[in-house]
Amino acid sequence: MPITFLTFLQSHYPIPKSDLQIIANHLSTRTVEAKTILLREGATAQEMFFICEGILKIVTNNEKGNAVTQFFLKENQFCTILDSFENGVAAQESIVAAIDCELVVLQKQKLLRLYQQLPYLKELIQNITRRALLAKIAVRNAYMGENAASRYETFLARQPEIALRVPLGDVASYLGIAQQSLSRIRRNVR
Amino acid sequence: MPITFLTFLQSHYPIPKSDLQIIANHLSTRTVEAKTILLREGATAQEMFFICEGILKIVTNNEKGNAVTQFFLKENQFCTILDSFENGVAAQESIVAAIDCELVVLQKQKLLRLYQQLPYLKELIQNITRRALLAKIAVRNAYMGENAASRYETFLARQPEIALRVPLGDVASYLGIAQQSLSRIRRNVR
DNA sequence: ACGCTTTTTTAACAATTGTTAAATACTTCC
DNA sequence: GGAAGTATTTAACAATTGTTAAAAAAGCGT
Repeated sequence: MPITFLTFLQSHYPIPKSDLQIIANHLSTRTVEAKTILLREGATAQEMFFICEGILKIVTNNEKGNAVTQFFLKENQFCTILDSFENGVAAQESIVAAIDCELVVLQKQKLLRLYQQLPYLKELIQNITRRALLAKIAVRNAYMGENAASRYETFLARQPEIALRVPLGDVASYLGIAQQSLSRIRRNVR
Repeated sequence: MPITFLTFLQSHYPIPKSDLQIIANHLSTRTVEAKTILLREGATAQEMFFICEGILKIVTNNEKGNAVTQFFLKENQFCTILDSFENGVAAQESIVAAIDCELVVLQKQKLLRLYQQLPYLKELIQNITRRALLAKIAVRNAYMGENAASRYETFLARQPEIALRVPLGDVASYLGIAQQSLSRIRRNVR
């Protein structure tokens, strides 16, 4: 499983062969099934995940107490609560497996040691993470200007790998639509 | 006007007095009135703004061609299109003055030179920028789970300095509501 | 294959929001 | 102070979405 991770890194940056083993030594792996809570809101993130297989979701409770799915993360993406992981504060969001997942786990302490040994990794991972974040925001913002039906169409067109693999309830939560309404919208699309 | 900026920086980090003049030498200022376009979608961001007075908005056109206000930035906040500014690519969003503004302008070339002279500034500014971004995302995400009326209430409660100062149409665009609907919602609140 | 659980679909009705069009209020500039 | 432009409000009606409740379908373990 770590091989997926190393291959991914190599596709972004030419990593010396001799470094690969060092990196591998700082990784662990974890297989979880759908609905597993990987980080609970209020706790402090001590790990960063890399998704080899599956989909994770980031969930919050808003002012009204409704659970809102903020983002989905899929294969070859990193996932953590950045603010909590970097600044050691309590996370305001939870990380939950939307479907069964195979993950590479980067523990904070190990990752920091790894960054010291291979400083280029720090910039590399942080860059990847930040870019992914910016991309997600852009998408999210675009939804605001659309009605429920368009939001679903857009989501389906842009991220079918996610839209078609997670439970409908999760999609509804992500798009800010009641599950029943989304079901109806879907019927009228065909 | 640059004094506002320097004071702001000092409140985040103890800046040696001798450095203040160096920083000041790399700044310029600009006063613009409402609706001025500071960066047009498609262009490349060459400047970062610091808002001394006023409110800027970041605007996009989504798939359906509707203009959507993504974020507002107010006094003591930085504003640029990060992806474009840092990676030299075309911006997908425009920066527009929502009301009259007084700005400190950080030109990319000058800023890079400044970073070389005072390396701590780079981390400082990037940290501030990134945190602000994370905070904005959290708010934005929370809206997804609420209906139009709650979104307005939440926005009003959390950011009255913005909600009460920009035109209603901008608020409506930001919250993803038709202006007429927002007007009606507002009437029913009182 | 059966029962149990979870997910998805339906339906009727209520509530919210969008749309169109027009009136009113507010600014700004001469 | 009045004209011209901009911003906000109203209203009636249409369309969309939420809500409640129940049925159907799909997945899971034994």
